[in-house]
Amino acid sequence: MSARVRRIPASDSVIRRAPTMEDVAREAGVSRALVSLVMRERPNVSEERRRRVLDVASRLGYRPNAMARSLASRRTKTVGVILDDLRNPFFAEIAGGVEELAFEVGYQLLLAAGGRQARRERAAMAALLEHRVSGIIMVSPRMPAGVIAAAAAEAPLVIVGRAVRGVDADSVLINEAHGTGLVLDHLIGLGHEAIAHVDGGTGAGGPQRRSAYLRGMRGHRLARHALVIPGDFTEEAGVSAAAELVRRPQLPTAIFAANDMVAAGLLGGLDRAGVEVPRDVSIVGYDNISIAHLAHVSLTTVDQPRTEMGRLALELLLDRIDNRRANEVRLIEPSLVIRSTTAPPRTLAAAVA
Amino acid sequence: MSARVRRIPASDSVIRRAPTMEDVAREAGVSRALVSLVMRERPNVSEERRRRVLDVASRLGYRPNAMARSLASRRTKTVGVILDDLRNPFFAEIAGGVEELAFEVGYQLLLAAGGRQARRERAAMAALLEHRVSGIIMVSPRMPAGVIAAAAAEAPLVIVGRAVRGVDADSVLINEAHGTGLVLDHLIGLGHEAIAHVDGGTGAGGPQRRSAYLRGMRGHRLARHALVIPGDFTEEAGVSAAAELVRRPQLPTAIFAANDMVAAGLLGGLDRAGVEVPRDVSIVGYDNISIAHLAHVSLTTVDQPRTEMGRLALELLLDRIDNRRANEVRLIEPSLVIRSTTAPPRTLAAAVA
DNA sequence: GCCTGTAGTTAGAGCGCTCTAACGTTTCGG
DNA sequence: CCGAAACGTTAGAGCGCTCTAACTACAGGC
Repeated sequence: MSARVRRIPASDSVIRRAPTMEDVAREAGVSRALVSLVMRERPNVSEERRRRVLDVASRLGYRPNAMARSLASRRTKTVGVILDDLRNPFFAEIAGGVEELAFEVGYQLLLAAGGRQARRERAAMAALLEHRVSGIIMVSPRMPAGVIAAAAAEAPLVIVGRAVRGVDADSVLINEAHGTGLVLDHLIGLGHEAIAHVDGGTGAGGPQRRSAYLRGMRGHRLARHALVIPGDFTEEAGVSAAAELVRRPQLPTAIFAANDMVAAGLLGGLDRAGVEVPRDVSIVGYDNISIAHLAHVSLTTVDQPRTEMGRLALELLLDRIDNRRANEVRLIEPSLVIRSTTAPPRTLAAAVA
Repeated sequence: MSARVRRIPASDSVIRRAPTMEDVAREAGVSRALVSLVMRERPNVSEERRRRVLDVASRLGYRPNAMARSLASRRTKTVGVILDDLRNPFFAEIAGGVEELAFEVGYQLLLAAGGRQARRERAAMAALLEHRVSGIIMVSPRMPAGVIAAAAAEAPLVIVGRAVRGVDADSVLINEAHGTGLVLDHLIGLGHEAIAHVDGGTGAGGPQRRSAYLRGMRGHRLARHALVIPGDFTEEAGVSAAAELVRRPQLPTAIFAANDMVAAGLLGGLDRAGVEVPRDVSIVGYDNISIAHLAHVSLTTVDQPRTEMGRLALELLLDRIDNRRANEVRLIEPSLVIRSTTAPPRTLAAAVA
């Protein structure tokens, strides 16, 4: 582009570079300031000149330069989003929610993925700060709290999915305890007592769900039935958990999986072992990912409103950008979606019959 | 931020605003130009001064301002990506591929979703152009070719998933005919003749797959068995197609679904109708989305390397940005992933037994 | 008639950086 | 020992815009 500008300065009839505000002003016979006022849709510009400027602008194919605008006005209508991995639908959907609202309010989205590494996350963060984004949304950040706090000092920040103490930022958190409570209430309401849990290891939400499960079992006086099979949020974990459960003398009557992938693995593994769901054992997942609602799967699971979480995060960020509000924590209440993988335990079903 | 600057100009000991290159230069006792050279890692700067500048910069917490840099250098290391919807994993994964490579080469990603509306897409495009992105990647754009051509005149452009004639841009296309061919060859190789197709309507790839199917059936002298059930790339379409097929006097022995969602719907619908897969009928999907490999589903399907497509698109774009290459079309060859929803037709299986 | 207001417009000083051209120093071949 | 070349550094002119303050013109109040 820039290399193409090779002409005698005086020859001004055909300009090869992109037209600037100056060009529009000259052509319309007004000042640059007036053009600026028109482009920013400010009041107190006579209708006649507005028309004239707009006409010339579109005739020349003028496009305001966002860089120059940001530099002069000291604000970019741009927010940065840092997330783990776009290929994970959970994050992609949150980003989708952010994008949706950003478009509505005329903000641009600068996106960076952390690729599951704190190092990459920090690089992404640095890049966003260099771009002087108006604010940053971090989804399930992995970097140390200290780094996050430092970032919060440089730009308005909203953190999604992780509680970070002592940081000047708003956050959007999921009430994992509540979600887990819904699962247990549902299963216990159906008559289940032997409810096992395949956990999610150290991944986001994993520990919270496990401890909420243990607490819940105790609360319902079912501590003796509590059983945690270690997992890691993958389908494979579900498959091997199924194998392990089948090997035991007694199958639980219900299994609470740390997420839907694990639940899918369980479904597959149990199916191959000849265990029928939900007749022999009920299964509940977590996340309500797209596969959960498939007729073929029809998984009872806990739904988290991901798009809304994204929107909410941006809402908080926008407030923070212009109101500079106090740190706020918004707790998202998940809900239970009951489908076909849960039913009363067999014994009870038999008793009724 | 800017509102906070309210102090006597002379008081310079503690600066409240973000430090600039000027501040670093003053503090390090060198010129602004020298600081610029150091920040851009140019050669021909004495080691001693480089150290000094770097020290001062990190002490002051200096961060180059990307806006100012872009404005002065007339280039933003930023590429724009326009896609339909982040919540669609297909697009999200392509975006993931773009992001991955962008990070590696030090580019930033400005993301905008078109939300399935040409109008929104145009707005997104305008915003990207105002940001003077170095180039734009459009994934399955819906806007008219004329608008795309106009955009191509303003910035380097790469189009993914749609063939647009007469536009100065590179493109990444999927060889739908080849993918469909793989499906038919596989099924026919197993001994199938009555192969039906549930199509994808007008969505991206839909018409191509359908016509490739029809052509392929003719080519294999199976035109009399060709049967297209209208669909639209959704699970519901699969469910109702299953209902329709079951209603017919004779079930086909195999079904080629326009995508995996349709295949999932078919699976569910046939299951409920008591039709067993693959014993009674074989099913092949298209896309290899995450659910396809689940043990519970284990769908034979056509895989498209989405991450690679994203990377390739950015590769082409980067070439175009600095080499200004001729329009190039890269045809992506999909591959067949054979899992458990396909088997020889029943008649044949019986004959063998 | 003078002063105050208000609407419409503009000059001009930045915003924080890059980049060209030129400058002062040192090195080195002849 | 001199001039050229190489190296390291800097002044200063932009990049394309916003924004403050000021200026003009005209209306209305006293």
